[in-house]
Amino acid sequence: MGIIERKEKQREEIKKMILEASMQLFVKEGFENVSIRKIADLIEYSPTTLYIYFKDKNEILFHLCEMGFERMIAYNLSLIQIENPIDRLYVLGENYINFGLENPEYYDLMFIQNAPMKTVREQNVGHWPNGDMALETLKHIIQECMDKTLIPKGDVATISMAVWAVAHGLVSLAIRQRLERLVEPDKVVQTMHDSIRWMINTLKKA
Amino acid sequence: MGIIERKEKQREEIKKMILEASMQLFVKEGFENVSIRKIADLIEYSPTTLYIYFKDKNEILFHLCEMGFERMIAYNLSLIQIENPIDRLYVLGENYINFGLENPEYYDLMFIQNAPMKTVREQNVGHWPNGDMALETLKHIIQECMDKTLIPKGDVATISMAVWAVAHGLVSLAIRQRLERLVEPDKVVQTMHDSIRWMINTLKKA
DNA sequence: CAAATATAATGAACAGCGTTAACTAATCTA
DNA sequence: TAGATTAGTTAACGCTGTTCATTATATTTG
Repeated sequence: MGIIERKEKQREEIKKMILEASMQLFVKEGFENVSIRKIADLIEYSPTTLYIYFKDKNEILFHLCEMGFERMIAYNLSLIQIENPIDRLYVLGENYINFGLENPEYYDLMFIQNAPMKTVREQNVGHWPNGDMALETLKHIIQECMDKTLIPKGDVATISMAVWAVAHGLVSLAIRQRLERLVEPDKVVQTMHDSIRWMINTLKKA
Repeated sequence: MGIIERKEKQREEIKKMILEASMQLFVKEGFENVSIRKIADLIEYSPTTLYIYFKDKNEILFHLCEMGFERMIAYNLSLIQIENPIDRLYVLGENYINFGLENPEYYDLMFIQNAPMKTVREQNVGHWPNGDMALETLKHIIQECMDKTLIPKGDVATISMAVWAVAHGLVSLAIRQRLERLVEPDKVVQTMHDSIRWMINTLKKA
């Protein structure tokens, strides 16, 4: 019976409408201005309707978060062309910082806010496809660097964690305006790039 | 005239009452449960009264943030006894992670939330005594390490930023439950410590 | 085809939030 | 003692996420 199929399709379409309206609000007015009521207003439904299609606000934010990861993946499309894994690591770091600075709202949702992880945890076995994939990419590059003895051997998880931590530390401190206390405001971005490069340089020489 | 002096003292005492009630709520029920109304309830005043003593909620959070820094300073009292600056750096890193994991709510306020920085920016020339002091400590240690050629020479701000970024990255990813995607949950804390040690080791060898 | 059922959508409400304006009560000054 | 200053309160505004009971609209069954 094609009727229930069509119904399912309609459901998916309304879900899409809701998410697109959320994203529109999100990019235009920022994370704090995404409210159930404003989304409902935009698509001209009542606020209660959203709860027919999503469990709660966290679930909507989770999907916005996934969109953020897709956006981030777009930043890294050129990576595959780079043969030398350590060069790939440099570019990955640069891209990470650029993505964070250019999309602070998305970055916030993806790596700082609690809300999306609440949904991840509630889901079956905590499925977080895009998030996990990004981490695998990093681990893979580190592993390749070690295999080709471009960096000293060591525990991949430990080193990956440290590298991710530098990048995330820089971006999250920057978008929360903490780095301006360390260097003059107009030098923050430059110093961030210097930092991540210095980090990988150091790693290479060690 | 001692009368206006006594008034000032009373004002200060009520301010203290408000902050202590806030802190009590903060440590017992967490950041999200600190509301103007709950604080007012606790000290048996009306919510509007708080606005006589503080400009807004951000200003209260700023003071809680300062209390957090004092707590953090207590973690580092033993540092002055350590002669070798690189050993001091190791311990500073360990302390930073321990502080963050043991006081996630304070850490959040100090380094993640926007609210306290809003007050800092509104204040005259953005005074943030405790925050700035902590950063000076770090820069000073790095400088000392370079002076004694324990680590390669370089730009102090750049290196300080990188070191802070690793530490902050680890703690903030941990308290936002992102590290569980990289290593098994029960290994997160151990790997964090490994990471920061590995980072300083690498820096030493470079 | 009509009655019963399932689904979609809504209005009203709950309980909370930060904040402000207008007002009362208490205290200090002239 | 009258007037001015200060402390504190009540009531309200405009938000927030979320739920319950109700209506309207399809779809399925007798």
